[in-house]
Amino acid sequence: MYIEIDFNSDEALYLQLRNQIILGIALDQYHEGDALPSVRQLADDIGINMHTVNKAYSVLRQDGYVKVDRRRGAVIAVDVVKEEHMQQLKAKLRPMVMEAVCRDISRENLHAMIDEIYNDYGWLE
Amino acid sequence: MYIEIDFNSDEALYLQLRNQIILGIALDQYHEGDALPSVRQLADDIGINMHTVNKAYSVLRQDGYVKVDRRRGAVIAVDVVKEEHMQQLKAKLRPMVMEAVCRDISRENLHAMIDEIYNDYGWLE
Amino acid sequence: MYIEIDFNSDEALYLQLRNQIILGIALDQYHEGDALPSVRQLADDIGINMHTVNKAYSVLRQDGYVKVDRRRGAVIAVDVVKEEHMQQLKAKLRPMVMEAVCRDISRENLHAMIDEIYNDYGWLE
Amino acid sequence: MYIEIDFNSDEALYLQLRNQIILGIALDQYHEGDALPSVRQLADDIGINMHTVNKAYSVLRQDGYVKVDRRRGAVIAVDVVKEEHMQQLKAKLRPMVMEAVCRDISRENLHAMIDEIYNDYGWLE
DNA sequence: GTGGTCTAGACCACT
DNA sequence: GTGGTCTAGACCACA
Repeated sequence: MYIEIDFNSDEALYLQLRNQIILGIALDQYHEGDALPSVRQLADDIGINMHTVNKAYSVLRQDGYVKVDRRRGAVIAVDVVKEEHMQQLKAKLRPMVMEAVCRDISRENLHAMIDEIYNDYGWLE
Repeated sequence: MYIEIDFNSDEALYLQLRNQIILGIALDQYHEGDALPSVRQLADDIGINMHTVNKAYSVLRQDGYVKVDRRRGAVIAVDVVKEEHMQQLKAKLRPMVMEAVCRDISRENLHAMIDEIYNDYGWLE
Repeated sequence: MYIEIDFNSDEALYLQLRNQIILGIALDQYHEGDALPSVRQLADDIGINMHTVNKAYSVLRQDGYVKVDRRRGAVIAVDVVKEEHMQQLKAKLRPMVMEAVCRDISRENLHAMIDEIYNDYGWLE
Repeated sequence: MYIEIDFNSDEALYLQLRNQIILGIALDQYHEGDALPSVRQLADDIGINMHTVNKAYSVLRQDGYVKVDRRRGAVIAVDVVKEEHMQQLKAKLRPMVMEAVCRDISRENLHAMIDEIYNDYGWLE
């Protein structure tokens, strides 16, 4: 379990944690059905408060990345309701496209940036 | 001046305002050198606090979209320091790509979504 | 013995178990004097902790649905102290009526919903 | 604003608060668009912690009874998506019907109990 | 041992 | 002044 938190970042800790776990799922380090560590254990491991971890888990649950199994705690369970999530993603993408347009960053540049990110993780072949 | 603010959104008002103004620049509704409305007037128009408008203008200045002129107030002045901004944009894009990968939304889908956004504003061809 | 437990529900497992057993009594699957399975066996069958089954049985005893027999374990024995239970039921019903009123769900609708539930089990005529 | 909390109840404080506010809406004491008190003020008024009030407000938001206006805080705004809520209500009602059946409380009795509750608030003519 | 609930106090972003 | 976030510590219900 390699979670890296930047305490100097202006991004909320629970959001960093959320994103790190999503990264872990994307990288196939956590698999469907795996149980996440208990809030106390993970909090100790990364040196933050239990409640902050709890909040991250809650958000992940609301966003459809984990389910709570009352026996095993938080368990990876990714919803795949494509259409709904694609609209959300598009909504998040929109302001970035606007920034790009303002800066004269072309559509091709944006495509290339996405490909670069894929490449960073070796996902382009 | 068509600014739409969603008071029920979980996005901060000043960020919504910032993004709306960036949208306006991208849509060529505001041009280089145009003066934005005064803080007080815009606040009254939208029905939000002066401080909130002020904060939005400050952020726009820090992000290099406007300059503050003693006499004319905030004036559109977009920096074009491409490389630096591209890195920022890529950093913002990364967590979205992760979410997409988790949801089995393909790279091609992401490209298509960006194209769709361009298309929404008639920028393709 | 068909007990269905939803491990992802936000309802406590022991309460789900309690309700399932009460459902069984209502459906006449368990009759006055029948012995429930042993704590250990039921726990294994459902895949939950022994303590959880124990708790469910305790609550059923307190609520007057089973008695505990030294030799036979938990035995169905339904109290019929109508008036007291009716007050409890009414107390539980009250917040639901409030929710219904807020949602503009009429009194007739509530009656109909209860009838529907009776109908689901073929109890109407 | 008359909120009554029972500190000896085994019901969670935030749920009691939630239900009291729903009661207030049902009783037409709070109207669509009214702003609820700030979490700090209400917490002081009823002598509980700010975070507990916050949790109650969060649940009310998730359940579609209030919306958060970033200017005015929590505002009464009742969703009226009848069908969905009717299913939820029916699901909550089901175990109560089962208890009634076990106790030999008739369908007519249940109807009468609901009418009694309506009557308690003078809603039956 | 685990999560859920509650309390308390603090800082900061936002309005 | 308000809510959002984070920390900390405690108790209890649950498993």
